[in-house]
Order: sequence, then structure tokens, then C-alpha cells
Amino acid sequence: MANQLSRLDQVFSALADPTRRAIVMRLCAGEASVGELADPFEMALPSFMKHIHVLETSGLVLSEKSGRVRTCRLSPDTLVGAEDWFQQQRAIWEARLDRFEAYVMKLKKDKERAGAKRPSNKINRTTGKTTKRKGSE
Amino acid sequence: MANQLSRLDQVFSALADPTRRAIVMRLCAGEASVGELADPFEMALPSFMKHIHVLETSGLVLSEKSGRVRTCRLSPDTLVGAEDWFQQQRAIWEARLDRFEAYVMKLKKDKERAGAKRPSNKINRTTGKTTKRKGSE
DNA sequence: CAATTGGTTAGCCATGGAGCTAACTATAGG
DNA sequence: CCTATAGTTAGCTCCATGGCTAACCAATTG
Repeated sequence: MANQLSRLDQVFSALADPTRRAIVMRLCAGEASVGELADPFEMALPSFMKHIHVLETSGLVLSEKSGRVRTCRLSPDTLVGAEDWFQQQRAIWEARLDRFEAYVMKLKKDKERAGAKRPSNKINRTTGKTTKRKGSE
Repeated sequence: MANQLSRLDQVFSALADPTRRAIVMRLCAGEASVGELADPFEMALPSFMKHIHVLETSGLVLSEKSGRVRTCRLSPDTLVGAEDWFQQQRAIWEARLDRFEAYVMKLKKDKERAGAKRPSNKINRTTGKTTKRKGSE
């Protein structure tokens, strides 16, 4: 009854480490042996190997050993899988934004029709900005 | 003055937790109070608050308190920032793929032109790539 | 004002992650 | 066969993370 981390858990936590992100970035440029990968880092090999192992169990990296050298390569599918998560969130976010904007437009129309009564734009005290949000800020 | 984690470190490690991902997903649909957010989770409030705090220091979530209720909302910029990282990696990956494909095409042409003369480049059986590793391939 | 509600602070504990050294295995090369 | 190379295993620290309880504000509300 071990923990059974979800794939996303593993992928994100793998990418949370700068060393491991660097490895992934390196592997984007093509496969490499453990030694080649480890070379730029000031770190004992066993420590480094742990990172490789984390990347492997996360599914981001595949490796196979031939002779005495282990060659690692990226598994682009997993990376893309994580990317998808962002895109889904963004889709939801943007849908909401659209709804919100529609709502604001409706408010505006209502006000215009009411004939410029009062300046009802609330000001956010902490940011000093109006609540009107068009694109990003 | 200690660790000075990079923003990406913080964002990814924030997203590595399923509770926190759920919070982010919930906030994509619109802002909410801490209580509302905490409701679906079987977790003591202080524990839950820690998650909120992690999300805040990662920059993914903003919050402000008015009266006794704290309202949280998503900071889409940070989310998009993380998404960018993936896109950059994918760009590099795809560029490499293109180069690789071009390389394969060249091999093919060479072979055709040579009329099946000699196989001077050793081919690694497992990867299908030459052993000659100068720079990238 | 008293009680409730919504968060917050403080402090404890168990686990896991990231690093190390030392010693070992197994291939490649001379 | 001997040695150097490339990883691997074992086992140890240290500290960050995720969870808890208990006690504590500070606004609302009756």
C-alpha cells in the first residue's frame, strides 16, 4: 500500500529541481551518457545518479546500459503530458475570462443606457488599479 | 538570505502536490475564500493554510483579506511563465528532431549515391545512430 | 456584550529528499 | 592479466515538507 504518486506529481516534483531541469534541457538536445550528463555538475556521482533515477521513475527520461555505459534519452511524451496540464488550466481560465468580459460589457451597456449616473469603478486599495482587466496586466 | 530558490523551482514544486494543483484548478474557475477552498479537503485548516502559503510564495496565487475573510485568486502570469518553459524545451526538442531527420535524409542520399559501397560509419544497433559523437549529432 | 465564525500562530512529529563517502562490480583497453 | 573507467550499492547526515493539535485574534451576529 505504498504511496502510488500520480504521474503528474512525479513529473512536477522532478522538474522542481534545477539540476534535473538542466538534465532535461540537456537531453532535449540529444541523448547522452551518465558521465557526459554529470560532467558540468559539481556533485558526487552517486548523488547525481539519484537525480537520473528520479527522472526515470517520473517517466521523463529513459536509459539503457550497453557495456559499461548507460545512455539516457528524453521521453518527450511525458514532457508533453505535463505541458497539457497547463493548457487545460489555461483553457478554463480563458473561458472564465471571456465570461467575465462579457459580464463587464453587459454592465457597461447597462450603465450607458442608464445615462452616466455615477462613477462606479471600484478601486482596489492594495494595487491601486481598477478592477477592469483587459488582457494580462 | 538563505536558499534563494528560483521562481521555476517554486512553481514546479508547488504544483507537485495534488492538493495544491486542485486549488489552482479550482481558482482557474474564479476566486474563492480560504474556507471555500478548504471545504472539499479532509485536512485541518492550518495544514491547508500552509498549502495556500506555498502557492502564494510561488507567485501562483494572490490573496487579500477584507474583514475576516481572505479571498484568493490565481495569478495567471506565473502559470503561463511555467508553461513557457515547456514550450521552450519542446522547441529545442523539435529543432533537434528536424536536424535528425535531415541527417537521416542525408545518410539515405549518401548511400544511394555511393551505390552501396562501404559502411564506414559504425551504427549502434540499439539506437540506430552512429557512434561518432563530436558535438551534438 | 456574548457567542460564532474564519483565519492565524506556535509548536510538535514523521517522512522523504538531496547531498556526502566508502566500497564494490563489471567492462574496456593495454 | 592488470588497470583504469563508468556506474552502482550501502549507509550516513541534514533539513525541508506535510500533517497534526491547541490556543489565539478579530470580525460578525444574535
